[in-house]
Formats: sequence, structure tokens, C-alpha cells
Amino acid sequence: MPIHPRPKKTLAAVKPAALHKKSADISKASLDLNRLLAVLPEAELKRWLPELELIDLPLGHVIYESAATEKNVYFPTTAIVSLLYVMENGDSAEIAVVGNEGIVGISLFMGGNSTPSRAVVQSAGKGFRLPAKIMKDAFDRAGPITHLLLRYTQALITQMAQTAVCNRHHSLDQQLCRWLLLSLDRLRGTELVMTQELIANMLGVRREGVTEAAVKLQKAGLIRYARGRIEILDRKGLEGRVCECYAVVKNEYDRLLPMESAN
Amino acid sequence: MPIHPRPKKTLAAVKPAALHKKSADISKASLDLNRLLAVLPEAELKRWLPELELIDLPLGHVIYESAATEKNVYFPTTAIVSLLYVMENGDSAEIAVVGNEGIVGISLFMGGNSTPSRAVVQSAGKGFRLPAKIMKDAFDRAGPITHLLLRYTQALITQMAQTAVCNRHHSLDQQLCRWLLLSLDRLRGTELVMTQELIANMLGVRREGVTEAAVKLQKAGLIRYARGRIEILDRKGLEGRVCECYAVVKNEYDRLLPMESAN
DNA sequence: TCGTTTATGTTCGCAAACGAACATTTAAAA
DNA sequence: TTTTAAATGTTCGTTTGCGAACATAAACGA
Repeated sequence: MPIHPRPKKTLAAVKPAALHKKSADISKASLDLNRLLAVLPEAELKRWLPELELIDLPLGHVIYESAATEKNVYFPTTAIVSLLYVMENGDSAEIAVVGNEGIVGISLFMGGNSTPSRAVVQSAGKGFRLPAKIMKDAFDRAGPITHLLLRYTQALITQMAQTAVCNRHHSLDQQLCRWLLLSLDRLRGTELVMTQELIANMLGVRREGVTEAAVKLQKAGLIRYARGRIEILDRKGLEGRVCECYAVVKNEYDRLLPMESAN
Repeated sequence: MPIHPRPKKTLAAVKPAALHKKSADISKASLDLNRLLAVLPEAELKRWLPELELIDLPLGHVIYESAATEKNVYFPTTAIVSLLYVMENGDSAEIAVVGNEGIVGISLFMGGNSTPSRAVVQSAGKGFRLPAKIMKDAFDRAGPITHLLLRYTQALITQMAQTAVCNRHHSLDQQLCRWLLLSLDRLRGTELVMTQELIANMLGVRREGVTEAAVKLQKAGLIRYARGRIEILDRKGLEGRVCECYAVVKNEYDRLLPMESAN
């Protein structure tokens, strides 16, 4: 898995003049791109705004390393982040995926400050970065944010558990469908920029296996792909092939995070 | 999987006379059997004591059903509870195990009130039952209990994630070792009362596969078993065969819940 | 005591995924 | 343009676990 260079930092506000007002205006639109930030109470927003930075999250960028304490949490807007466990022999397995519905870095408010997992950008895009201290202070205020984050965490738990089940019982074909649909739900549009090699790393299977499954889906007219670009042609068709795991996770996210659904 | 009848309710204090004092005395010793209850602050203990009930948790008893809202949380003392997902076709897979180090019912303070999982007693014993409302009130007080429960939840998350990884990458032989060791850590003694059929349900594999793996372990002199009783003869030997998943989980529990270790 | 149930042991063919080796095609770099 | 690297396609033999069928033995109930 290639380790890409650190992403360049991009400020939300470009003009130093009228920074306060300006940054608030500019950010409001992009803040809404993350569903957690979108429902942030006004009072909290005021505290966070000076500390929030919109940054690039390039493909393959490692946000968190296993067992390392991080100083920031991340709210993806257009990027998708994969949480994966890497084993001693280098094998890996994705345990959950985080997009614009969530936050990367739950251990920073759960109290552990680190996890045995790695967070890698699975689909390039942008996201907001917030110092962990600000996040923790807000969380410890025991208000609506706290409960929102806890419900999000429970949804994430469901995704992890269902991943365990899916790994146990379902075929690579079905898992690929699940993976495509989960990714699609976290993007606008119908194209994924993602090689089969990368997908194999996420699913913890061989690249050849992904190729075979992808060939089947392409022959069935559900997707079309070439060199790292996958276009979904028939979403309903994918939903017809996927295992129940996808629906279980999606329903639980909808139940626990009842906000304006982007899907 | 047999659904056993509801367990009989057993009060901690048997004598109505001097109930207050008595119950406190009797309970303190048994409360300590659960590592979360053991570190409960005095003030909180006072509130909980009148509401805590020590109950029997017989093998196979379903504590929580998938998607059902429960009115109580459970603190196992001598019992072990398995969290498992049951699929539409009846297949199941364990995603985590909870013993005297933890609590069953995290969704009641996480805010979801239910989960898609089932909680089943995997090893008969006892545990304390507490009304969800008391638990939630204590949690929302945003004190040391809150942080303790959140750290426990993070440890549980690690166990789930590692289960996903293990399901993906490791052999049934290794997974059986992991399962035996995880169970052993949650019991005093070296005997597990557990049929191979039950273990198969937990691991989400065939009973025959468990038999084959168990035969190997017995021939190697690591365990000895007969009709639902498994005796661990060589713990070190098991640790030599288990995959890294066991150590990852154990280390994370030790890191996040630094209390007097019963193991 | 005897028959039934429960727990474990064993085997056989099958399917999915693996590891490895190698071919083909397209994009990017020199 | 030419070369190189990246992404995908394909095949072969092997392993693991599955499904099914059946055997054996210990516990239990009538």
C-alpha cells in the first residue's frame, strides 16, 4: 500500500481581511458537506470555526497510524476514509468506512486516544480537521453533540460487527457489491476512483479475486471500469446481488443519524 | 440454538430485616466480581444498590434480542455473554464476548437503545441486572463512570474489529484457540462448560469443523474434553497456537481498563 | 434396563478462495 | 516515440471449509 506524501494544508478562508466574517460564510456551505458538522449548534460552531481547517485528503494518505495518538479529528466532506487493521505479516482488512456522514478519530473522545487500526484515505477528497482538544471539550460538555457523536459511534460499531459477519459468511462477489454500495453512499456521483488492487487490500482478499468478481459484474452490465475508475451503471442491480449486510448497516445509520439524507 | 426459560430472579439480600445494611454487605463482595461495578464510586454505589439484582444467567438464555429495546443492562459476574448477529437464513456469528470485565447493553447509554445483535449466555453463571434508566442517568452525569463506560466500549470495539480481521484471515484452528483463551480469561478455573455444537454457532462455522480442530488440540495435549466439558491442560500451548488477534484484544483491554486484573 | 437423545468422530465430494505464474493492455515517463 | 510501469485478465494446482451422510458412545428417561 503506497504511503502518499502529507497533504497540503488548505485554509477555508483565503483573505486575511475580514477573516472572521468571511471564513464563517465560506465555511458554512462546505461545513454542511459533512453531516455531523451540518447539525452543529450555533454556539458550538462559533467555538470550532477558528480551529477548523479544510484540508486535502489524497488517495492513500494515512491519517492515523495504529496505536499512535493523534492530535486531530477529521470530518470528511468529499473524501472517504477506510479504517483497517494491518497484521504482522502485512495482511490487512477493512473494518469500517467513514465518509461525509461521520468523523475519523472516535478514540479521542472515547478516551483511549488511539486504536490498533489505521485510517487511510480510500477515495481522495477533502475534509475538515479539528484539534482533538476542541473536540474533547465539546464532547465533555455533555450536550447534544455528545449524544450525536455517541449515536454515530454506535452506527460505526454496527458497521464493524456486520463486517465481521460478512467476512465469515459471504462470498467475495457479495462483499464487493457491499463495498461498492457503501462507498457509493458516501459520494455524490456514480464513479469511484479506485484500483482493484486497492479494493483487494480493503477487503483483505487477493487482487485476482477482485478482478474475477469485477469481471462478472461488468459482464452483467452493472458496472464499467478501466484502470482505476469504476462507474456504477446499475445500482439497483448491485442491490439485488448484495448480501443483507449492506441493508442492515444502512438502516442502522438511518435510524441512529436521522438527518437530511444525501442519498 | 435452544431458547431457555427466563431465569429465576434472585435477590442479593435474603432477609427483609436489616435489609439496607445486609444487602450492602452481601453485595459488596459479589459486586466486586464485576470489574466495572468494583470500581464504582461510593456515591453512585448508593444509588444503584437498591436497584441492583443478582440474577441467574443459564446457558443459552437470550438476554437481548436483535433490534429489541431492553429495560435493563447486565453486569456479568460469573457468566459469559456472547454478542452475536443472526442472519436471515439462521447462520450466526459472534462479534464479541462479555464477561466480568464488562457490561451488556451499551446501546442503552450510547443512545440507540437497541442493536441488530443478540446477546446470549454462552457460559452459565450469575450477573447483576440494573434498570436502564439508572444506568443512563449515571452515564449522563458525565463523571468517572461515563469515562469508564466509554473506555470499556472502545475495548469492545477493538474486540469486534479484531473478530472481523480474524474471520477474514485466520484458520478455524487458530480461531478456536482464540475463542478458548478469550473465554478462559473471563472465568476463574480451567474448565469450560460448552458443547462443540455451541462453539460452532458462536464462531459461525460447522460443528464438524470444531470437532476436527478440537481433536487436534486434544491430541496435542492442550485440552481434554468430553460431552460439553472442556478442560484446558496447557494454556501456554494454546497461546503458542493462537493468532495475534488474541493478544491485540487482550492488550487493548488491559490498556483501556487498568484495574486489578483477575487473570 | 432399554431405548432415545445428545455429543462427538469420520468420511466424501464440492466450491470458494489462495498462491503463483504469466499474458495483455493502457498510461505515464524518459 | 520508445520504454517502463501500472492495471487488469487468465490459468493451474492446492487448501480450507462446507454440506451431507453416517457411525459411535455416553447420558438420560421411561
